[in-house]
Amino acid sequence: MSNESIENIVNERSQHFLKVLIERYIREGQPVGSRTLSRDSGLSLSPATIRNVMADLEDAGLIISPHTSAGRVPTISGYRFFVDYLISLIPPGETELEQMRQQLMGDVDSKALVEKASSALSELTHMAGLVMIPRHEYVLLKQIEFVPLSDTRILVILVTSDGEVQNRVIETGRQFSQSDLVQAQNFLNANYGGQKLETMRTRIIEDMEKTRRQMDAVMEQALSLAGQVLGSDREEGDFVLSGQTNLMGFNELSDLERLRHLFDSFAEKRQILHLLDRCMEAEGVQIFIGEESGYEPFDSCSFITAPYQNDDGEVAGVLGVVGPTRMDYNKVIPIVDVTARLLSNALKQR
Amino acid sequence: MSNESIENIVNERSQHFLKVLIERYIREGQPVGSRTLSRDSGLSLSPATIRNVMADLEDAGLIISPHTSAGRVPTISGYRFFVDYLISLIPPGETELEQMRQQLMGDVDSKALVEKASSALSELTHMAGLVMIPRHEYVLLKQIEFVPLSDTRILVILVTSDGEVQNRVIETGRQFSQSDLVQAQNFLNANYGGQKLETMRTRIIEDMEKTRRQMDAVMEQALSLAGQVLGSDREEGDFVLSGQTNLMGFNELSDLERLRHLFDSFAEKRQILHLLDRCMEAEGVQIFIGEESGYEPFDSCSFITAPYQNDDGEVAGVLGVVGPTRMDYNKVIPIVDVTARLLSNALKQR
DNA sequence: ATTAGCACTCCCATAGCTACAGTGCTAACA
DNA sequence: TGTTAGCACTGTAGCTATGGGAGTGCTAAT
Repeated sequence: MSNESIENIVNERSQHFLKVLIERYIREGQPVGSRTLSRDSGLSLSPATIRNVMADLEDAGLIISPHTSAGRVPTISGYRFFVDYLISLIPPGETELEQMRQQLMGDVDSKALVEKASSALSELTHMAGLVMIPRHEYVLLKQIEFVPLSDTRILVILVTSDGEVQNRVIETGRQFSQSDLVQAQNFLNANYGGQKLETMRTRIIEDMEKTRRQMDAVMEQALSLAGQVLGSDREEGDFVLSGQTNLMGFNELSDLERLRHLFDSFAEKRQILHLLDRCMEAEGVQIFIGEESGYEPFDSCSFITAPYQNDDGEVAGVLGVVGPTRMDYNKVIPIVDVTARLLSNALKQR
Repeated sequence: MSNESIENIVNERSQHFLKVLIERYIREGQPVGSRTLSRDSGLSLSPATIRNVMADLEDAGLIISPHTSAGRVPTISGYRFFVDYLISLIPPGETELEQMRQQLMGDVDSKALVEKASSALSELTHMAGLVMIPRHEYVLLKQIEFVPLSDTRILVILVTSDGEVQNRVIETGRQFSQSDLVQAQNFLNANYGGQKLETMRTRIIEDMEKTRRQMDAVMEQALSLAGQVLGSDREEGDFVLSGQTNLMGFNELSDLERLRHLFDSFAEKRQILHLLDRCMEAEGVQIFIGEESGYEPFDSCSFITAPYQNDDGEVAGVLGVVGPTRMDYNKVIPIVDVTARLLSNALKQR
């Protein structure tokens, strides 16, 4: 049953009640009964009437009651409908904005920025903040250095345009003299400096093809080394997590078994990384509610994510927040949105 | 009351009972009563007799009973006495050793080794593993590189003898030409290559003094840059933590409030780092039981730590394990000891 | 010095009970 | 036809009483 059809089945008044119910439930954390809903709704209808409406909403799968004599709580679909059609976003207050700006200013390096952003997210939302380490594929090569470690092992240092340093050890299989390395280094700096690492990889393969005909020894060596470096560029990404202990405060997650499972998934990183990767393409805030994420440990969690850009305006990574499905979407969504913008700006102004 | 005096007060037979009681309690996690102790002790004494002994041990502050009709559990002093005088260490089995050796072999970089060691610790002990990132003060300079970022900002890359790369940005306050930098770089590499970063700092200060008389422009520039780099070398250390979720399984820590406090302390790192720093000087395994650590969040935890050495035999850092005070000291102490040795070896053989 | 016996204490699991909140249904009402 | 009052019903949370069990300390006997 798609959302459109639900929208048709559930009339406008019911939607209003759904909205009030969800907002109340998010605030109080208790199942909402017909009497409270009648009081909160603004309309003057008796609890009995509300009960009929609630029965309809339950039939539509938007709310459910934990047991006979409890009120109702939203289902995943309920939250989804709320977020898609009913939500009234609350932009962050000026004090919060100021706090965030201050944290994300200053000419600190990008690693520090990312950590600041993550802890800002967790502090403002009282949940766990999550920021992906910027992907370096979109970053320009500033300089490349070779440092011999042993006969056949070479330490390669890549300095990128954002002032970050990446280094990796390559196993060459043969010996290179000091001057070989210097020449190769110079050649690469001269020919590939200022290019994206991402495009370098493909260009180097092309150039190796050409070189095979021209047979310049220096070029060939340099290219073969560079090929190895970039070939080993299978970094699968990483992220920074802050305030995970905030999640222990929510009683919907307070089951130790569940919590442990959750924390293990954070530590293992794989699933989170998949999820964040999926959000790279989205152009704005993206929301996964409960099982929508597709990973069982996060069944009772929601993710709010947004991509952020690096200095040349390309998507560099994703940041976001994890919390229980009962989270204050009204406030959290704008916070994530704003943080992504601020982080993008901070990365630009360096 | 010092341990010696306790030792005198509590006679040998009592000590035997203390040992059996603690081992039983560590195994079962339940307060141990006189009847069980009588059965477990090996000696054929009636529960009534044991009760007298237990009363003595309680008077000596070594055990305590949670309430009148429960058995006894060890106090901090009890554990301490056990660890100091009564323990029979159980060396790790061959399979465990093999597993550990395999994990810590291979020419991976030191960061990876540290992570492997940490996760090995947590897996073998079923508690949280803790490995300090090697301190680079004791490490040799292999090469230094200057990369200009903007007019006055320079990226300095230090390649150290262990194949690690450290980089930091310095704000020079004045402009350096490309050739200035190359000259400075060459000068430093020629004069300080192969030295310890730690001793470099002091030597450079001396040399700056001398230079002031000789007034060689290149030397002066180079030294001033190097001075800045090493001056900013206030890295306060870091550590890798694995398997912290293992701690959620112990019911003495299963109180959510306490657990949260604990996890927050892990995330904040400061206290842990202080503690690990304190263990740097110790020559072997060091043990903190309960409040002995001096940090309130770890009141119901114990730490077992051991320093490890880097390639030139100097203490590079500390590793260890955190768990509830009721941990299997018999097994855990040797595991920590062995892991430290294996990590030292792995760092040596590169 | 060791032990049996005994009264005592505290914990814990169980069961029963009540109060409560909220439901669904029915019938009456505008 | 939509709304409402009334009512019987249901599941939960909290309270109390109760009995069994484990273990203690003390005393007196061996």
